[in-house]
Amino acid sequence: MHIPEQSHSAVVAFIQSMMPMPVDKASIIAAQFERKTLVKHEFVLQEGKVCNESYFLESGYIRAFAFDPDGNDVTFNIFSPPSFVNDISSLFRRVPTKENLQALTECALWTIPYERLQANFHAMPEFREFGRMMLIMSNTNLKDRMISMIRDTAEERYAALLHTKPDIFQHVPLKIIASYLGITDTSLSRIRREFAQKS
Amino acid sequence: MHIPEQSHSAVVAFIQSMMPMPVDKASIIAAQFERKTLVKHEFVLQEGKVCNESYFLESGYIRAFAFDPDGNDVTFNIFSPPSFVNDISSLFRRVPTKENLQALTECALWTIPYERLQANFHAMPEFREFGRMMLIMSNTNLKDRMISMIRDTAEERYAALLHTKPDIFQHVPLKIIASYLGITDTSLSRIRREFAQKS
DNA sequence: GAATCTTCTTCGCATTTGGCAAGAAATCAA
DNA sequence: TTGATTTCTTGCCAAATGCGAAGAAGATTC
Repeated sequence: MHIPEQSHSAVVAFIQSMMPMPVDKASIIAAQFERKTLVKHEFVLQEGKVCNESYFLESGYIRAFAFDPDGNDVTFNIFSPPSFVNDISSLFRRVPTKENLQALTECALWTIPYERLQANFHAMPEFREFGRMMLIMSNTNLKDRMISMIRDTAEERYAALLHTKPDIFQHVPLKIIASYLGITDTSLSRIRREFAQKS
Repeated sequence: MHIPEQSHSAVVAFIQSMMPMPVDKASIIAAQFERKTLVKHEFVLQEGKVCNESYFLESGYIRAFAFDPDGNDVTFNIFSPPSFVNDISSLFRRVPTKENLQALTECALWTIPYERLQANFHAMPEFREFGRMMLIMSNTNLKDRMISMIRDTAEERYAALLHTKPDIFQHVPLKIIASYLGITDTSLSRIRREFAQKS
């Protein structure tokens, strides 16, 4: 797959969708990001290191995972474009991360280093507000997912994912999706079979 | 139970623990909060309303819950003092909340209305940084809990809660704790029996 | 193209969890 | 105190999930 060079337009559009503002303001923010590409399986962040960059994912798929005490790998997030990919805790608290960020496919990213992020937060109120909205939206998403883990059955979570992010089923192995849903690949396979019969 | 009138000192101490700063700065922030008490079962926030206040819980216990499609009530958070109690999504995005916040015991709160919060964010950099840290910590906590839901067994989650927040078992019905752990009260009862035998 | 590796499904069985109901124990209210 | 309500535990059985292993299908590498 070939990833063409592109302008910052995807970044601008996403910033505006998260935090409505004039296009010129959004462009100034977007211009602070630099383009980067990843090959399949490349790591963006590794356990134990302090996260020094914020990322915007323009194309491709990335997962966040860690190892449990038995050495099994547990995926707790799958990022699909367009979205921001951040380890908020490590990035802003400057502590070593507990997670690995790995490209599941070839990816196109836009990155901004921590220092520049901070400098812009202080210098530009719009940038600061945008950063705040990033935190708020991350919070909203995490809470919604946690409520779903408590309240919904595995099949309901599968159906919801199929509805909200159908594209990941084309690009991400089911084993990883199963882990993200909090079940084994065996169980997901069963759920898919029964789900297909109902429809 | 009698809740004595108190100074802002608990608020000051908690702000400093979250975001290190000189005591005089923390005091200025804390002074913006007003004291409020709740009787048992009183609601702080109800589904459908926009959350207009941020709360600091000085004493007592509060739960966040919602109803699932079958009308069952699902508790997804239990707040124990000292801590901030916020519906970040509703408060900062100004959208109707999906959750109910209810006092499980008599409570002492410190509250600050949304407008004053915003005004202070703009006027005081320290207040703004404190608010940012609130968002970041909430994020960290939510993610840790979500990872635990994926990775850990119900018994492991129970053991972790017993270790990190033993006090809630003295003040919160097991039925609610079970819901928070993502299991039924029946299952929690079994886990407790088996857990006690091991120890 | 052939060999290798990964992914996905399926099977059988054990374990965990849920749902319902009953009853004991504790708490609350009059 | 007394009666009513809530909380907690337990038993029984059904459903959901995990585990290990095996094999088919697909993808990757050389």
